[in-house]
Amino acid sequence: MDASASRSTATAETRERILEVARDVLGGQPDAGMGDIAAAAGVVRRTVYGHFPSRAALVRTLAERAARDIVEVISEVKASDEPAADLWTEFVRRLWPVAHRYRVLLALRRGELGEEIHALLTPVDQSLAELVERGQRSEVFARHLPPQLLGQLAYAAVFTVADAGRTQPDLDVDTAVVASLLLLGVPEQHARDLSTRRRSSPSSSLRS
Amino acid sequence: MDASASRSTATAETRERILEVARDVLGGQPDAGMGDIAAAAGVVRRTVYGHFPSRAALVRTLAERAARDIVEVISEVKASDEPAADLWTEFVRRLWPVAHRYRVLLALRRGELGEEIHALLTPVDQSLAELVERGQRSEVFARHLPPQLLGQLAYAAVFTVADAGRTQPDLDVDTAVVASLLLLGVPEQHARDLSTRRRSSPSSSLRS
DNA sequence: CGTATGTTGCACATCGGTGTGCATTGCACA
DNA sequence: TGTGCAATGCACACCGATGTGCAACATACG
Repeated sequence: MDASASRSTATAETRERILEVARDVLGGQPDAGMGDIAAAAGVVRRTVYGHFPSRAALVRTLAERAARDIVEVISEVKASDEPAADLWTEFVRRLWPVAHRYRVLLALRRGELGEEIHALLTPVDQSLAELVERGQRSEVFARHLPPQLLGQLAYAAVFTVADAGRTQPDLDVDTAVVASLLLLGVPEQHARDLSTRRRSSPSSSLRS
Repeated sequence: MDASASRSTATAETRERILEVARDVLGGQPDAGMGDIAAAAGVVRRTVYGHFPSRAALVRTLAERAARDIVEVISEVKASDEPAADLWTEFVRRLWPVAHRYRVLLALRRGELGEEIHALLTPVDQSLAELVERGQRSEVFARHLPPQLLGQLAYAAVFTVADAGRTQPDLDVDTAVVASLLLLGVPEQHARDLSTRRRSSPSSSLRS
């Protein structure tokens, strides 16, 4: 294996670079074609088709990765038994970079492959709702709204903040934390405390 | 003028119907083509081109109407001098049907004509931020976030709720009111009070 | 009835994006 | 030096949507 190592890694790197570039390009222009993506990746259009049989396949791979990453974050956070508010804070903190990278999905859920992507993201919604529900059971999150909707709202807020960061660069994670916590019914002062309280007591189960 | 009244009104009605249908169709499928829109309107594709020179023109007309309606709502609400929280409640109540109709815009801000539409919606954001800022000055809304972002977040919440209503039909205005008020830092109990307190003391300046 | 106007049906040119085939080049490896 | 594989460059066919031209039709109005 060592023999063909550099070759195969080289091709894997190309594939990876195409994916990353596609993620970014589509983030700013969901309608971008294979040509645009290839150009941005410093590659010829034909080469992209060498790694992905179709544009749909490329996008699907992207969506799968996003779903995988988000679900992973949720699962890891869920494993902890901290108070719900801290749990949520931790969740948003770790969701933040993912949301930032995959802001494409916001635009992708509707449009062309909407149905397929929506299906891929369903477990995310589900898992998220459970997280919210746990907070509601422990009397930390308000019960003013059903957990299903609350989950959608909360991470829509996170994505909105991440998206607004394109033009308003002084937006950081704390903003998203506070906004989503407020949505969940956590009093403002408490939410602000949570957002500024940097993880000084890192629970081992939450380290990346 | 009375002479050609029935003819001209008939054509105006056709144009109107196309616009309404396009609004709805695009709401569920932003990529729908002229053919789909025409079919949904019970008209032939060629006829649509008789009323709108291009697809872009049609979409632009739609966006202009949406912007006009929303700005109108904001302006009328602004004219009142009620407390900010009531003002906001009233605003969301009146924004609700508009957001519901024009949920297309959510998907349209990105994609094809994104730039143009974004420009059309800029005065909306501006006017909204002012409304939020007024609330912050009067110590009703929290100052945890800049009014610009807060405005975006708040009405993103309204649109999100409206959008979620497609699959979750038991969502009403009050949900949107509460969610957005929480985002603005209004305590949960107060927000709930505001949402359920039907306008028993209708300020004359707020009647439609 | 004749006229004007909106709508229809169909043909057609155009455009842009997709996906494929194939010969060629460049590079790493044996 | 020769072999293998990824990437290139260009060709092409295909498809779907856009936008246009024009004759035919329906209907309301004078």
